[in-house]
Amino acid sequence: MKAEMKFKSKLPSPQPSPAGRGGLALPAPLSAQAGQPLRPRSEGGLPVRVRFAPSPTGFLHIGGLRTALYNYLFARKHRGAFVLRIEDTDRARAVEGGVESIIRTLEWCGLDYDEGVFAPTPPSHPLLISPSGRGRDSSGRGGKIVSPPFEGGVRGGLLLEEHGDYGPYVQSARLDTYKKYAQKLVEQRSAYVCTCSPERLEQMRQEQMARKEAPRYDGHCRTAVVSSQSSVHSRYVIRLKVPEQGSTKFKDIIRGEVEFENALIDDQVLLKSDGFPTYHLANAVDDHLMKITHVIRGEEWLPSTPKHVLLYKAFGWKAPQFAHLPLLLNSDHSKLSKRQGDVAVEDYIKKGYLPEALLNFVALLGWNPRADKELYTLDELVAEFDLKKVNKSGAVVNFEKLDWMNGEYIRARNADELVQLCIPYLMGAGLLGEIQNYKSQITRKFQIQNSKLGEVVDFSWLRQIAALEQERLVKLSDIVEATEYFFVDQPEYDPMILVWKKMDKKDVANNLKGLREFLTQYGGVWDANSLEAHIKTWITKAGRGVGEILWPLRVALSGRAASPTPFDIAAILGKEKTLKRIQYAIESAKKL
RNA sequence: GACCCCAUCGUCUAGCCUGGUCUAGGACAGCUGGUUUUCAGCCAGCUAACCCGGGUUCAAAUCCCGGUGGGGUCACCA
Repeated sequence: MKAEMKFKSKLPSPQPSPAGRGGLALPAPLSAQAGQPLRPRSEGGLPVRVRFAPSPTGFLHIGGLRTALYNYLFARKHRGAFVLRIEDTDRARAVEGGVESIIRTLEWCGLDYDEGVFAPTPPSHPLLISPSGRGRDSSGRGGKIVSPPFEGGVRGGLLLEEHGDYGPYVQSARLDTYKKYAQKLVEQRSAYVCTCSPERLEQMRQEQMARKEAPRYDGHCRTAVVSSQSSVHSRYVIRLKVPEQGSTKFKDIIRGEVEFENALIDDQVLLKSDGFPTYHLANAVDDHLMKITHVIRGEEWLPSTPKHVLLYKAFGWKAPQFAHLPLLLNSDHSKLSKRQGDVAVEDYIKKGYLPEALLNFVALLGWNPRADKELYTLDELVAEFDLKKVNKSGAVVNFEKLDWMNGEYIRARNADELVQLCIPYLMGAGLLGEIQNYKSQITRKFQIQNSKLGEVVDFSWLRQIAALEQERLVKLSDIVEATEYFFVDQPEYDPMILVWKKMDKKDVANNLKGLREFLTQYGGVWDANSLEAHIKTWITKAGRGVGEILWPLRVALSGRAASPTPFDIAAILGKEKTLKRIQYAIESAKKL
């Protein structure tokens, strides 16, 4: 295909060459197996273990994806373990399908993890099936089926499976553990039972605000002699007893030494009155129990880190190392939010961004291995990754750059891959008939109905139109709008666009008539190259201008002012349809 | 407001640790030209930044201090 030959690769080598699971016999990825460590490299003595611990309060968003990616890169770089833990301790904010979104998105991106929660069944939405070819094949591995006591919609209908020695990996299934540890803190007086009513706390906060003080717990129950035993019948919480003196210091890998005065740290609630832990307790307990060595998370956690450090200290545990990533920002420099456009990764999947583009894009937000290279494979990112080189300042997410990258990666795919990637979008738009499990059905023998005309089209025909648009696509979903005219009998258009520049509109019909006669007689090979050669020769012989023939021809075939060359379109359309569209254009031009 | 974090082209960034080679490099976007029937692509080029002030030094984007600006956090949310 011309498109492929023309493409001059700026792309990383080896190319991300994803073989679809059970699909085409596509070339296997050339890339090395980054995720297959021989021997764990330890950092500071212990084998590296990191985790991505999202809470299913919404779909996985771009910021979460970057956090997951950096954890992944760090784990693979150090041949450590990457754990997925679900932090569903907020019953009120749980979102139906949240867990599935997280798991599917990670799968789709090919960010495979070693321990945690997996989905044994394939995704319900066809576009979420991994095109990256490196997602973990989690089916049939015989993991433990989990059913957390807390079913508040987090799992949706999704069946979950766990792998790993430190489970359960869903926090709502670990309630007893948190309770036990909270109890322990109360017994050793590092925490206390607080029976203050929400009303009292609210009133207290109002008063503090009125006095322009920082709202915080006043320590009312701090010294009261109430044990959690004696208050089983009343509602109570357990609060961390933060020392009144001194300060809490910790070293952040990205920011260096950070210090907070203890007197300014609030007596954080650790265990809520519903028996669920807060983030702070659950997170510290789990990170310790799961032997997490490095906590890599967003900067919004920096102010609560001293509380976590205090918790580790109270338990007598060694705290993990912390790395707080710079925030991802909207164009107005506020924390990235849904307000200013799509931020859910699934939205980008549905628009037709490729996993390698999304990952590459998000990787370079806040970190850059060097000055002169933009495009990296996942393996290259692993090789280059260095937490110490992560920036300190927030990064505005510039989606125009994502578009550019996606175009680059679309052009890097071969024609078989591209058509396989595009077909779901054509189906989704109603141009092609829908089929079930199409991923496994799309082979070179694939045939399907064109829903507009009812005729059957085959793989090679689809591959031709996809390849034709390869250099023009920004997103896969653009394939629909770009190639629609191939699926209809006759595209509609304003006859005025048949007129090239300042040519006389009276000439359009005549020019097309002459060309139509020539093509009717034409007995050569009906492909783009031959057509181009013969039509251009004919133009010269006929003494016409190239533009005054080719422009109207192109519009006649595509119905558009902008499109690929008429030779390519004619080749795909075939002789009969080409002549028919020219005839239609002649009729339209006569009315000009 | 309090606390914490941050500060190089419009945006992502390199350089800063180990001061001179920085008349500050790359990429995206924008603009101009080329290729051309159009669009896209590709090629060539252009526009564009060290927040401010003080200090240290022969020399500061780079080190120090202060200011300003921006952001984050201050829940029985994560």
